[in-house]
Amino acid sequence: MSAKSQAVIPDIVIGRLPLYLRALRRLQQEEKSVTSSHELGRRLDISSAQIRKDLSHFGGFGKQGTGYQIVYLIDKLQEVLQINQEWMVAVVGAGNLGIAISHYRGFQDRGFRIAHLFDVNPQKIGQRIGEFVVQPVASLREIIRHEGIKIAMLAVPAKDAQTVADQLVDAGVQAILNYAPININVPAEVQIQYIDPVTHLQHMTFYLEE
Amino acid sequence: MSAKSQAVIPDIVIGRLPLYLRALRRLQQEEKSVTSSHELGRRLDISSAQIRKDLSHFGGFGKQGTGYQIVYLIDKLQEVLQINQEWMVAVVGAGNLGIAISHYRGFQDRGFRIAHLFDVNPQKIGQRIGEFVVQPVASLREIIRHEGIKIAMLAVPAKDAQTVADQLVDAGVQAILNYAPININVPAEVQIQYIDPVTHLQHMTFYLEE
DNA sequence: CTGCATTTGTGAAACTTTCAACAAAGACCA
DNA sequence: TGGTCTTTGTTGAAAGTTTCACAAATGCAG
Repeated sequence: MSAKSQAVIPDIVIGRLPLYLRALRRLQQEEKSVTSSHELGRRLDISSAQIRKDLSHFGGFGKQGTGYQIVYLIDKLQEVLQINQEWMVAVVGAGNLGIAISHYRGFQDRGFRIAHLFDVNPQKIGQRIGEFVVQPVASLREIIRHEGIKIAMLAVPAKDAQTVADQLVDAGVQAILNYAPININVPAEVQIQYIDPVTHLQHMTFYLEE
Repeated sequence: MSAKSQAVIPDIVIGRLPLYLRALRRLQQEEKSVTSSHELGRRLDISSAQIRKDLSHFGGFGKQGTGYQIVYLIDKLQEVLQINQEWMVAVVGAGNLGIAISHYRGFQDRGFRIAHLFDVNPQKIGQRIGEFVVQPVASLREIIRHEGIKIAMLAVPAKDAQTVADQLVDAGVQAILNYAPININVPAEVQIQYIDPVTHLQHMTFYLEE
């Protein structure tokens, strides 16, 4: 128990928790109040044993013979992932992608709120995009520092990504979600994740016929 | 050799090939003509041993003492991933995200070309978005069938994702990249991959302090 | 209350993936 | 040419991950 709560959890397990959470929210929308590792597994295409083992890293959330209380499990997973608070997020890049991100309503109830939208282009600065006014990248450092923003989404052209990432890190950002199709170097203590639709498409074409 | 070319390649290896390709293209832009597993590894934060092992699944692409010819390796990887042809892709959903995807120039030279943009909303049908005219989902089946399109990107609300996915599969689509934050069930022979920025953010918040 | 059907949490086994180490090949310099 | 340096492809060991299988707990019907 006390030993377990200190143990290092494999990163691959952490990566699955958001998927569990997503499926649990869905079950909740369907008015269900209890679920099982089997039901979750069927929906996510993950074995029930894996789900039980993953959850067991954080303590016994379920009840034998019954399963898991959905509300309770959601609450616990949000606690584990530290999203029982709302994180402020900065978006850099007000191109088509940055604009789409800024309009997306899906961050709201999952732990994140977009606080600022930055761009370098003087033509874009000052423009109103949804509920945001595009701010100059030049003021990024001061704003992020001042507001203690820890998370940023990077939606700038590949050629600018490393430079902007450096500025974000310098401003105190500790987690970057990079949409630019290029690998970025950041200090080991800074989290980085990538979204590049083309890599997913290329992964799938390997298996296509013809 | 002949045995090797028939061996099953681990999926996790296939998933890394697009990353190698992306880094190689970058090196090429930098006017380099030769690279090594060490250089690639440094850039991608992957061990050189892993890169050599991954590549060795497909034959000996490198030369001892020298490394890998970038042009040659790019060509070979494109062949392995079957992106030495251009795949037609259908986009479903002409909301902010679908529009951003339709405008994105980054598919072009990496093996994909967006061929159609569909939506259910009668208000959107007929609208011009970049080089596309939004077409009704009702005609999706016939168009995709007729043109032999095998790949689709799904950018519709979560509540509609499963229904649209079913229609895509029925139309003959064999690979779906789903942007809706929900798990989709498809037949085993259909490839599916997910993009949900929130799961990435939630993964990272686990490691944040405070 | 008893017996049957569920379902969790877990230790051990099976399987997969990564890593370390090295022989062999090639480049290059003096 | 000989010696030194670099780098691949490969082997086997180590590390990590998933699956299996089952005791123990719970619910429920009769």
